[in-house]
Amino acid sequence: MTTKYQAIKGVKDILPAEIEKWQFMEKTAREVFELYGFSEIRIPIFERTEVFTRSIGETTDIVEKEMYTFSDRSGDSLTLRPEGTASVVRAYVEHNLYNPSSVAKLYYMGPMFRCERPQAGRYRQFYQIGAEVFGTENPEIDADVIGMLMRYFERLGLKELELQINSLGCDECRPKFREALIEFLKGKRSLLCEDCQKRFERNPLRIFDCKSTNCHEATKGSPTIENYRCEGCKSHFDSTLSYLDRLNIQYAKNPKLVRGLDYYTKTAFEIVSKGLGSQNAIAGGGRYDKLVEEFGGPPTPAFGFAIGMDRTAQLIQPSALSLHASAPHVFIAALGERADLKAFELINVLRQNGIRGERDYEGSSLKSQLRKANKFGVKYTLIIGDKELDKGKAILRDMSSAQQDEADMERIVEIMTKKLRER
RNA sequence: GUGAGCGUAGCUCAACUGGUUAGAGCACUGGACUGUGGCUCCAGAGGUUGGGGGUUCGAGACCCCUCGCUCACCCCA
Repeated sequence: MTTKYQAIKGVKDILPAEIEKWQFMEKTAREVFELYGFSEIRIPIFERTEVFTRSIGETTDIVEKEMYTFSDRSGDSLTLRPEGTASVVRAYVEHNLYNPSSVAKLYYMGPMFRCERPQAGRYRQFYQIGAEVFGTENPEIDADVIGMLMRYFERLGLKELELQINSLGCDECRPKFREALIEFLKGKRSLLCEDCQKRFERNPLRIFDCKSTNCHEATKGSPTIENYRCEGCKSHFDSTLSYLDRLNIQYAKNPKLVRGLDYYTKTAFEIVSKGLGSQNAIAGGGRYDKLVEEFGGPPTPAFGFAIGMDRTAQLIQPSALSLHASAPHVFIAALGERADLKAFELINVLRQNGIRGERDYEGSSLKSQLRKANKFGVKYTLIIGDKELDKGKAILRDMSSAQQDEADMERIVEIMTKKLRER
């Protein structure tokens, strides 16, 4: 047991039994996103460490303690991507993808890496599908992209999702709010829990969503972001909400919603699901109007989100999957060496004609081979032994009716093609 | 990083307060049926009870250490 290799903690294999869900998520994402004019971009699994520290923020949990960082042979510090937006922005700027006359819409999917303690719905290698729009501040885009996301989840058959939305303000109004909050909490600092003591320094906004009742009490009567938003942010948020209304998208305003990445401005949102344990956000995102500029590009407002595939997969009902028959069409049972050789050739001829064949490779008894055929769930089995070979025939057995006929070996492909078309 | 729970056959789980040779279902292999599946019946194979140490006449069970898994905190997708 102890010498058997195991996948690393927090990392798992996605086995054939569940792969259909994953292909379904990927296929549906491509369909829906492309309907909205998005193109796929494939970004590297790792980047220079600064790409992430700059964008995500030096004092965030991700950067401080969750990144897989290592030096390559030349001594450069590299990091396995903990999220996708930073790389997309880097690529956008690097390849001058900005086009002043239109927006750029990109999506990506793949694994991300964060070295956290694993938990239900949280892995060290986890999978995200993300989308980003560059080049407009228009709140129509905020609503439109959230609409696309909701449509995607609808296509997956997910129910009982809640969209929570907030506006974090911009670099004009957020610092003012932050100041006011620090001022308000200063005197109450000793009332805060240990975690919130730290948050006070780093990210006082987070104290809002602490579960400790003391901290909850301490924030009573405190200033809220709602009163501090500047005119621009206020109207942007109001417009976003009104566009959501026009799309008939339900939402819950959550002024306490704070995201863990520093780059967000204005709109921030999460989609949460019941029945997922405590890691209940299946998607999250928002606007980041300053990031492109910080990466050396022209001032370019942007909006994006990421979907947690592992969590989403848990919510997909088996009934939502189009059960494509994975069973082979025909099983070839061979008896003896001559027949085995014939079967070896025949199965390949069948495959060349689009017929999926399976066999037994152990030289088992006919009984055992038929048992196997049954397990594969094939409609037909071809039985070949010396007797049949001598006659140039094969026995064609219908597995559901148990009826058998002899079939000319030369006409097998033709006969099977016809039979399978009949079903 | 902190806390709690759990590790018994390939899988799901039994084994009363510590007491014979650790069981069952599913799955697997073979037979009943010398070249004919599903259903049934019979048989077989499969275990260092995660690992190490200790207590005891006796440990799967109790104690310690260790490894692993899970859940929660934190944080996020």
